[in-house]
Amino acid sequence: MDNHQIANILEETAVLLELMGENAFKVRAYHNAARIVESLHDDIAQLIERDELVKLKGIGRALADHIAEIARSGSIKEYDKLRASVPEDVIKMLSIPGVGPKKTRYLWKERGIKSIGELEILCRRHLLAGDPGFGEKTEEKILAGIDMLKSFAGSCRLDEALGAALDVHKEVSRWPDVIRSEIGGSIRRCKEIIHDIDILVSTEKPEKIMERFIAMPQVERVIQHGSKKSEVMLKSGIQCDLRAVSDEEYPFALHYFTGSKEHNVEMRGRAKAKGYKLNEYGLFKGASNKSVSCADETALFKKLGLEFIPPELRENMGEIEAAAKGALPRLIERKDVMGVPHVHSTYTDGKAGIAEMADAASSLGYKYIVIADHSQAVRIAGGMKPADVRHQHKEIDALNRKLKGFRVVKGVELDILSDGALDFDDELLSSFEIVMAAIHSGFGMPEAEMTERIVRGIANPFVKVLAHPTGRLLLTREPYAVDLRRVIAAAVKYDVALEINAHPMRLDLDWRWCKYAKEQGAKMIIGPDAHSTEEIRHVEFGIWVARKGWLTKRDVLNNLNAEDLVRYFHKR
DNA sequence: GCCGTTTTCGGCCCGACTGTTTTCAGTCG
Repeated sequence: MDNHQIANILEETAVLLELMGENAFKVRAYHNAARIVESLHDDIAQLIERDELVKLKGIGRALADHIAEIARSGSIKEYDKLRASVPEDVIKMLSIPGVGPKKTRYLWKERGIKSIGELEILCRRHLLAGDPGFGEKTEEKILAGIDMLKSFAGSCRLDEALGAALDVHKEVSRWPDVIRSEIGGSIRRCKEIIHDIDILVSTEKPEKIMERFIAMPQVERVIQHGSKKSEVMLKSGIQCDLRAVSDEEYPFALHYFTGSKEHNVEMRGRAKAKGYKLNEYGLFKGASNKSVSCADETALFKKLGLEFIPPELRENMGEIEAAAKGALPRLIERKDVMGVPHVHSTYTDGKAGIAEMADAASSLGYKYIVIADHSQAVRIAGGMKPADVRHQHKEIDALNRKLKGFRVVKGVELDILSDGALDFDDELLSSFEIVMAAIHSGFGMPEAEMTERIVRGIANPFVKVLAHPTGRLLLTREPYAVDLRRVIAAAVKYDVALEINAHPMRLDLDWRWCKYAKEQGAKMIIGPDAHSTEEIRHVEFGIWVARKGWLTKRDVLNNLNAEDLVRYFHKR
């Protein structure tokens, strides 16, 4: 059992307990434990061995024993019992928006409904209205929720959500009654997957703002409409929430609506311990509830004895403790990024020529690109044969003689074949300045075999970067099974950098692994995987991932100029 | 089930909106 599987059992136990009407705080303890185990990078077997699980905040004696039992036997009694008593499809009813544990339990126990299908039929025939807590509106709401489940998974990629959010926010920010406004929520925290768009405004006329919001042409359907908060479904299929507060309340509201939920819970707990009450409207001192004014988020953090915590870090993954000690890292910024690795051209599946890509990168202020077209094994992308490589290198040499203050570096996205051998021989590899190795086939391999394949591939001294280390495509393809701890250890041993592939479809290496990789001594490098001039901008998604992964300028090799980068890679 | 410069018992973040109520429970974030 790996951490992910253990976390799944804890999470499911939490859901089942909730459904059975268990104490809400016990339920939370299980949810919490699942989250802790999921984000744990240490070998859980060792923690169990040394009985060190109880040292983790949120894991006590009982949960530590449960986790040990799951790791040993694959399950716990409590879970098996719950699992046996609740039909599989009943659990699925919880995924309908507006249907929570209480309603699900009632429908199942009192009405004998065991699936979403049965529930839908009952609502269509209006057989539910009249039951306690259920009326006509509830039936409509459930049907709308079921429709939504059928049509739309309820989540989208960061780049898609960001596009829609900017589109709405651009207009909202221009309305005359809006004083300050910002996109908050998981977009501001740069999560790779977004469930809804949160926009916050400060204003003296919240009702007017709400009216205007629900009447926007982007709106498909109004979900909620109140005086301070409204929720709509956009035509793009993404939910968008708008909250309005006064300008004095704005910093507190911005912090609150940026989240994460877990970060907020921790912050409120901290406020309480210091004799304050914290909510989205302010910070209130003592029994008198005297409000403490803060001009911005920085002031709010300061009042609670914390340095400013960048939004990307607000996941309750140790950022509050670090901020209390003044030990937050100085995160990498756009200005620290000198150049752009992992750029494709028309030599393989890119849409633009090398000169055009160089020009586009230069106009964004970057000092170099690393051309990294596919090697021959990737037939579908028109991978380069050795002759193509020699031709490309001549073109790059000629281009570099012409360019002033900008350089094109000779690189390749080299396939690691299924047995771990490389797609080009060493002689050809020696003609590149930077070799980025990657997996593009045989994704279904067992974990041990895949790990061995990658480790063998990056052990070749010509390989300098491991590109998109897990091969995931967000919301489309799961990462291949691989022991990342071993891969990271090998990358450190062989001095190979891990790519943070900044294509918003990938964002791979995942931010959750960046901090661990850094602690192990690994270096990261941001590559946009650009197949067109527009996609060079993907670098910025990579910077966000790096920031979210606690990385500083020093951890990310893009801070070097072209000469130093090539020199860095060839010193070993 | 967890946790402790208020505590080993009694708390556990807090508010908006909706729908079904006649003062509030459920859901959501």
